[in-house]
Amino acid sequence: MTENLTLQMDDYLPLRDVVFNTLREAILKGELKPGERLMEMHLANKLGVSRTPIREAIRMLEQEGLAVTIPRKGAQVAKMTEKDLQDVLEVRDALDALAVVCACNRMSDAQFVELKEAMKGFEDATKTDDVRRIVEADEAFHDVIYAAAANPKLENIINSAREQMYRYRYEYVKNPSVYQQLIAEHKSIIEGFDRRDVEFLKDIMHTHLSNQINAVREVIREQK
Amino acid sequence: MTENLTLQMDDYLPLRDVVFNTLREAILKGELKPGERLMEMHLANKLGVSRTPIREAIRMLEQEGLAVTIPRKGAQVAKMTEKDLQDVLEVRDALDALAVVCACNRMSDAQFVELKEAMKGFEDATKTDDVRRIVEADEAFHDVIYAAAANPKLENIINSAREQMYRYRYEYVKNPSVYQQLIAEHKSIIEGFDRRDVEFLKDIMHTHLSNQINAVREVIREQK
DNA sequence: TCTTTGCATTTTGTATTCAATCTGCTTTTA
DNA sequence: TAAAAGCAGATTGAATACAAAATGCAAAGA
Repeated sequence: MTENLTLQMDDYLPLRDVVFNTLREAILKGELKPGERLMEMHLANKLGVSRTPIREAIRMLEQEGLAVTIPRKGAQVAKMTEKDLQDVLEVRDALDALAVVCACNRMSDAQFVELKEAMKGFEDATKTDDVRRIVEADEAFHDVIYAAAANPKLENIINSAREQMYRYRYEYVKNPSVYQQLIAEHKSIIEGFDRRDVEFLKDIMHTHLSNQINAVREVIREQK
Repeated sequence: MTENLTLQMDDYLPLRDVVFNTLREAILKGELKPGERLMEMHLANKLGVSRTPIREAIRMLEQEGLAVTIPRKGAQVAKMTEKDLQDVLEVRDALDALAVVCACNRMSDAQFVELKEAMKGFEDATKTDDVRRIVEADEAFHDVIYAAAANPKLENIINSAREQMYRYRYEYVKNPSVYQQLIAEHKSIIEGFDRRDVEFLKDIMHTHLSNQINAVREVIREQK
């Protein structure tokens, strides 16, 4: 349920954007669960704004694939079927392959240093029990690669694909037995960039992604 | 059972969606040009609705990448730089490759027939001077392939990428000298599906797409 | 018992209103 | 003259008001 949704007022950011970010975060963190209704009045009261910015935020969530609205019935947090997840992963697989190829050709020395630091940050994070921190460290690692690909359109599209599955991924990351494997894969990725070995990189990224699918599949199955 | 449940479904489509479709079409057809301001009052008067559905439609266009809004200054039709176009094409190249691989594995016999018919439809269209019809026939041909890929998420993402460049593509298609080449390429694609030759298909799709880039690049250059 | 109907309530769709901000122009002032 | 200040109109941001549709439930009818 929607117990403690609060707005953080970044001054001068239109309310619709503040609301959008708030709802987006809530959906990704699982505070708003798939299938949960997004009732305008309810959200407006909760967030202390009128319905107008709520409605605009919902339109944005809709286009991002995080919400679905049925005309005259209202919006709800998007549910994903197993098929949907498979579809998204298929797309991410292709896009990650592209990203890694681009990044391999375009990564600067500074960015390579950044990547190694992000790798270290992830390793440190796994030593804590803070799942949120671990997830964020993993995202940060991949963000460096996407940034190095120097293709903002690609980055956008990958992010939207990532978003759609992240709320199902928490469960996967909660299991500490996978940390060592993740660390090893990240290390391989760094090695691949060091050698500028595109084929190796595409391969390891594919493995890296595939490992998540079964875990996430479990979560989705439980959803029923 | 009652028979005509869907009498005038358009009456049931919320105005925001009608406005969204209208503006989207106008942008893709070039009636609203890149950089042109989208003023709420102006559009509201023009379309005979209030500002509310206009604002919601603009939020949707924004997420689709067709409009850009600066807070407190308003929205405008998104401009694309040469770099943006290159970036989108890079992404489409990867996604089309994926689509063609999926389609190759999953295409039904009925869909293959459909593809051949779409091919014929395109060939016929090129015999007219109706650029709009030619463009639509080309899109229809590719739609069959995307549908055969049986991955709605992929289809969505490809469509959004296509949209972003279509308004720059009209100029390319206006030049009749490219028709024969397009027809030949479409024939090759059909041949590839017939042989189920994935590598050949990926290659021809890449060529098919690359041919567009220089023409579109010209158009963008003129935009300045 | 199982529909059907009517009605009150909730919720969404759209318009309108009011407030804040931006823009361009004119006036002031150093 | 050039920069700053001030002001009016235009435009966006957000709240409120009103209309239309969906929902749930209880009573009526078969």
